[in-house]
Order: sequence, then C-alpha cells, then structure tokens
Amino acid sequence: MPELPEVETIRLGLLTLLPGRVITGVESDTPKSFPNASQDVDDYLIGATVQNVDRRGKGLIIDLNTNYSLLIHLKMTGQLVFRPKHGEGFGGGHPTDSLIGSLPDRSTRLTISFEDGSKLFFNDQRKFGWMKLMPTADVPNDSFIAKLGPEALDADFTSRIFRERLARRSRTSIKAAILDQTVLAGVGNIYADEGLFYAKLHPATTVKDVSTKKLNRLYQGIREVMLLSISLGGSSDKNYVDAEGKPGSYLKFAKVFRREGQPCLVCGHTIQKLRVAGRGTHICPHCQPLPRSRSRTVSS
DNA sequence: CACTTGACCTGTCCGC
DNA sequence: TGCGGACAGGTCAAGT
Repeated sequence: MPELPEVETIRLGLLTLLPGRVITGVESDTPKSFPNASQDVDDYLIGATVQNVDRRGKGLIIDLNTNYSLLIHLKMTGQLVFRPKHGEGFGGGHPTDSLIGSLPDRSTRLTISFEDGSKLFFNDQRKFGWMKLMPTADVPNDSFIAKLGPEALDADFTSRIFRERLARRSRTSIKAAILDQTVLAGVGNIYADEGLFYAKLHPATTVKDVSTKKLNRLYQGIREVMLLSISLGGSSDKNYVDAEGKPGSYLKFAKVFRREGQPCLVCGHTIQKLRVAGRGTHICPHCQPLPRSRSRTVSS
C-alpha cells in the first residue's frame, strides 16, 4: 500500500506525536511481524525514549535514545496508528475523523505502549509488513536499506543521476525500471503510473528506447506527483491511513490510476487498464502511445 | 548478470 | 446466497 508519499505522511505525523515518549510495553501477536524479536526484546525497548522518526524509501525508522532503532516496512496493507491515552482525542478533544475503529482490532500485529497511556498500533491485514529492532548504527547495513537507490525527492538526486541509474535496467520496461527500489527509492505502482502519464510515456516502452528528453520529463513527473501527494496526505484506496488514522486525498487528483473506463482529463480518450511488469497498469492510450517494435510485451 | 515469475497473506469483488 | 477465481498499493527467492 504505502509508497513514498504515504510513508512520508506517516513519518511527519509520528514526528509530532512520538519524540519524548517513553516506552513501557510491547506486545506482538505473530513472530512474523517482529522477525528478529527475541525473549529479551523488552530489555531493549522498555524504558527507552523515542528521539526521532526517519524514513528511507518506503521504510520508516524510529530512533530511540538507547542507540537502538526500530525499522518498519508496511508493505501493502500496513498501518501505524497512534492513539492518545484512552478518552483523550486529538486537537483538544475534537473528533479524530479516524477511519479506524477501536484498537487493537483483528489486524493489529504489534502494540507499543507509552508511559502516559498512549499507544502506537502496527496493523497489517495481509501480514506482509515487519518491524525490526537493531542498533541505530546498523540500520544502513540492513538487508532492505542497504540496496536502496537514491531517495526520489532528495535535492541532490538529479535527472542525470536518474538516467545513469536507469541504464542498469536498459532492457526491461520503463515501468519495471522505476519500480525497482535499487534504481531509485520510493516509487510504487500509483506514482509509477502517474509519473509515466505526466511524461506521456507508455509503461511498456523498453528503457533503452526512451529519449533523454522523455527521461528528464519522467524524472520531473515522478517528483511532482509525489510532492503533490505529500501535500494532500497521500493516496487512500482501501487501507492507507496516516498516523492519526485519517485517509489521504491524492487519488481524487490522480490522472490515470484507478480511472480505467473514465475519460482522460487531457484528451478525453478512455483510460485503459493493462498488465505491465506483472502489475496492474493504467494509461491513456492516446497520450501514451506504444512505440512500434520498441516495447516489451503487454497484455490487457 | 539481467530479467521474469511466483510466493508470501487476507479480504473483497465479480461472474456463475 | 454461495462458491471459485482473480486481484490488491511491495518485496524476495528462485527460475530462465
């Protein structure tokens, strides 16, 4: 579910909610959600104070004052929802607008309790997500973190670097290439489709057949759609909510994603859904024509 | 090596 | 209304 804009929205929320809180308890229902937890994981967490909340690609990092960190991946359906002490709402007692009911619920995998009675719930319907505890100094060497490419939104991630890194995947489709987290970190299925529409590029076009001009346009498109989404609190379809349990509104502004059968907002042709790189893929067939003999196989 | 496919899970939706 | 199959925003292992 969550791609870079969703994870960033959660990070910004947690950053206002967690630092300074002291952990007093940790409960997890399935070992899979906490793969490196041992019987003494409590020793490392209880009494620790949250210092910072960071992000790398689609991974969240909660730093503690003990030189340990929690590294979290939400995969498709993960949620990280903070609840104040029972009976206290957000914003001076106003309703929370949360999409989530009372917690824990049946998809709660892990609960972290704080000294003041507040709690952080890690929910994950499909159980693909995980949370790992490790020394803060080891985070960069973690098997997930270490292979990530540059941050898509970093100021020093230039279009030239984007093109150079795409050269590693020159024979695959442009969509598969930008979804590859080792090429750049943060793009998922929604922003891949939206960025490709922005650049008027068919997702099945082979990377080596895309002109420099188009690659620059794609670089710009990916960054613009992600920045817009962060400003709108991310994309909510089914599962995604922010740290307070609220949905984001980017999908109302999406040009192609989940708009199959509806008219293209630019030219009026009907948006189509296909399968590219094994993923559901949305295009305007008029704005994003498939170059003849210059593409990987597509099925519809 | 580069690249593709299926597996990991649960829930939902669609056609029969 | 019930049932089987396809599909869902991400990664990883195993295959060609």
